[in-house]
Amino acid sequence: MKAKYDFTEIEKKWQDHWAEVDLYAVPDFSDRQKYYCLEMFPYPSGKLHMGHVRNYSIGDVVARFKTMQGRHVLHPMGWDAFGLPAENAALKHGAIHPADWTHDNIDKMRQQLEQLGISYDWNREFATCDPEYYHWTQWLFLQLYHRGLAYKKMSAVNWCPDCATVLANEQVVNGGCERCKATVEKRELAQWFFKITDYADRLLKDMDLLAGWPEKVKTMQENWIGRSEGAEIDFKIEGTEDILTVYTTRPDTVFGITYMVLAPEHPLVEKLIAGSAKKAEVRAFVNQVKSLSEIDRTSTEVEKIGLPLGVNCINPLTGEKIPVLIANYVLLEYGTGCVMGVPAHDQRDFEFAQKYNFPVRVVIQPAGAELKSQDMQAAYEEEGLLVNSGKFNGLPNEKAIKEITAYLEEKGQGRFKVTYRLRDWLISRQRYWGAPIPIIYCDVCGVVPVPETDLPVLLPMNMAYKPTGQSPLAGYPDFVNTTCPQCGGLGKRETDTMDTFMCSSWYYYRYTSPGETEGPWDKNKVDYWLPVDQYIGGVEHAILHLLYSRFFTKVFNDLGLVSNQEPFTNLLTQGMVLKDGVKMSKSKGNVVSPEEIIARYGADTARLFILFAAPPERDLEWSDQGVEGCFRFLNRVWRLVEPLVEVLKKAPHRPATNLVGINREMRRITHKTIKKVSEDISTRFNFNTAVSAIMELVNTLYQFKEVPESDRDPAVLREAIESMLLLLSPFAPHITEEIWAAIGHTGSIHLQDWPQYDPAAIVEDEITIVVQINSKVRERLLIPAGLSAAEMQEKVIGNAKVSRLTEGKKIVKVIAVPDKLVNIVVK
RNA sequence: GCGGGCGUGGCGGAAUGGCAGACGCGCUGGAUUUAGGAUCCAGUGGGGUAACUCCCGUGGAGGUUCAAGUCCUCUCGCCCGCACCA
Repeated sequence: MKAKYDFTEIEKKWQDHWAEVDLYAVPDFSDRQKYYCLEMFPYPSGKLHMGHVRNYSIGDVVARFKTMQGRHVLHPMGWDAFGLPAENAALKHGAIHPADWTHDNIDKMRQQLEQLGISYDWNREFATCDPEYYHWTQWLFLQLYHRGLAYKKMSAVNWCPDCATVLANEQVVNGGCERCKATVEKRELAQWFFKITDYADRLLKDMDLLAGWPEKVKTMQENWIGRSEGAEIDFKIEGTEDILTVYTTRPDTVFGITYMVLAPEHPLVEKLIAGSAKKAEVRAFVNQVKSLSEIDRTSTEVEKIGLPLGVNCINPLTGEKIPVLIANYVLLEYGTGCVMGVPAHDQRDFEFAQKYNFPVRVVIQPAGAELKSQDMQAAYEEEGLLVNSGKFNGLPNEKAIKEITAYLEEKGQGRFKVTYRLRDWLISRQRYWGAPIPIIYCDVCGVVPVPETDLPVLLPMNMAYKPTGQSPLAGYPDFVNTTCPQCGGLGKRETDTMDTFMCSSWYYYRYTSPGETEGPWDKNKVDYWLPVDQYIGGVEHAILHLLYSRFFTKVFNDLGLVSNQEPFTNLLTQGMVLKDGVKMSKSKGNVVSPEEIIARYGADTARLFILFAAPPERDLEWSDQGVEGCFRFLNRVWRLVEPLVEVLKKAPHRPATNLVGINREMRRITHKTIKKVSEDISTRFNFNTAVSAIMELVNTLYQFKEVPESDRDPAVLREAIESMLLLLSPFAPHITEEIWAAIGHTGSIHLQDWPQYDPAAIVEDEITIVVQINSKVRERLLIPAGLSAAEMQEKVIGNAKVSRLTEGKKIVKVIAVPDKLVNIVVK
């Protein structure tokens, strides 16, 4: 062993060695219990950032720990390789093809991951842009298509003018594009959708199976799905046969309706104003509202504006005429695009009614007080009994919801209805660098899916790409023109590509059988490995990626392709890496590059710091001095062992169990540390406290090292140092491997068994307990361990100082907690 | 507005209802060194004291308990997610 810790040499040496012997290769099956540890695969931007380092360091500790504990661990890595940046780079640099750009970046990032020393089985690597992969992305699309879960429709879609493509609902953030922040516009386009709404209820219900997910993520998904129960109610339009259907969660307030509002885009609007004098005015209003951006349209700040259509509808319960208007705040996409106005019992309706002078009619009375509509300052939205509601008067409103719905159902004028906020998933993208949607349009046969045997539909590689608003592929006749698989006539290919979230919604199945050519995966292997035992990634994927993956898994399960109901059993969402209190970003100029840190201190230091500085779920504040501290610690470990190498090589393996004095104490601390580190890693993922426990063990070892050799049991020393190395090895794999070899071992430290603690070794003979008088610490006593409460009391009461302090006072009560404390309450 | 999270030394952070501040950083003093760096040892929440002993202290106010950072009620501040969803 060299005197100095030369991390550059050591890390390179072992990384090469591990690659050479393929140390982390995982057989497909084993008798050992499986464990699938997965980190979210990255988009190959070409550069690893600290967020990646954190994500993959956490995963690596888990994978190495589980491996050492005897599990058969799958720990793979790949690339989410389709997407806009490649195309944008190609546009910018002109000469470079998105494929080349992507593959260059993958090579760079793979190298950076190897430099970090992460234990991936690289034999299972793939990129989603590989034809061997997107072949099966397309195949899966076809399975959804055949099942009626993929469909095309004209739709007002979110259009990002900068990216020149449409976005899924989930990709619109505060009315802007999730990627480039540009204000999203609405456009009418024919687009492909997946019917995720068919699975809304299952996605909601099966959250019961996700006990290992953070509450926060589940809540976010719940809100996103947004299930609500209510009723649809049909209103006849006065003087016509047209029906206006509203959705409401409050059918108990139907007797309180005083107006009715449609979304401006509602299909009935044009019909209702036909021949009316208001036609021009209404159209102008509709156009004005339509021109608003999503942000302005949905902002709660914007004033509610309504415009009467000059038509009435008939309340099916009262027969009353109710004025119908359109207003900017009603959304066509939710419910039926039509809202009933009940000013007395809905705050928004109340405010709107004040402005437009609609009557307020109380139909729910709270217990105890009497509401008078003319005195109301706000809507009454709480519980109460029905009034002014005909035969339903006197019913508690909760009950009235059911009864009124049932009554309407009987009359054929309404029905119970569940509505979701969740919309179908829009997957068409007007871009080049994605998986082509495997569909052919034929004048004779219509929409024809590409036969499975013709897959993959390959992306043409020799073409230029410009975002024109049309798919770039549309400009390539060689791609577009084809023959219809059904009639053999002329066919034209779909030129949109798939949302990249489609590619990332099934990649974790592919790792089990990356070379599979007969299907997307080998079911035996998937059934063996899935579900993923531990998934680790950023919380920013709480909705999009995680919800889509759950949806796919349920579809795959229905198709008999997989046996699991959910893809990820346990989810860990790691916090952000901050510098100076804010997220690292180029614009803030506070980015610390992993490459620099590795060059300066080595991967082991980088990993150790990032795991030590904060618990994984919390945000982590970067500290150069903290990094320095971890570097010092590894140097300390090195210098601890270096002079002892020869002693250790000669030392017996197992210490005796009948040790005394300092040797016994050393062994006790060793085993206590094994216990603590094992528990911190396995039960709580508290890597920071695990590392601090190892640091304490090293501090103790420094003292033990100073004990004269004649008094020091070499077996105890050996056990302590070897345990310390084993415990540290998941965190700092290189230095521990080097030292492990230096003290005479031939096999890799990473293939060793995780140390077991000996409960007998942890037991202490004597314990310092705290003596409290009236709950204040007044004395500490060294007493034999394991005394009963009564024995402890006896010892404490007999103590000279205690009797002095309690002299002349009356002992009211004595509480004794074994091996901890005695509290004497006196008066 | 709704939902979730977080408030502990100079800093990052520890504490199954049982000695608040483990571990690390920083700082102070000492050893070593020509010097610096590195290393090693000791100290380091605030206040008071000659000293032991003492008092105060986990955003704030109450409460439960022999005992509260931890449990309960109210409140303030910050962060995140959703937000006219009928």
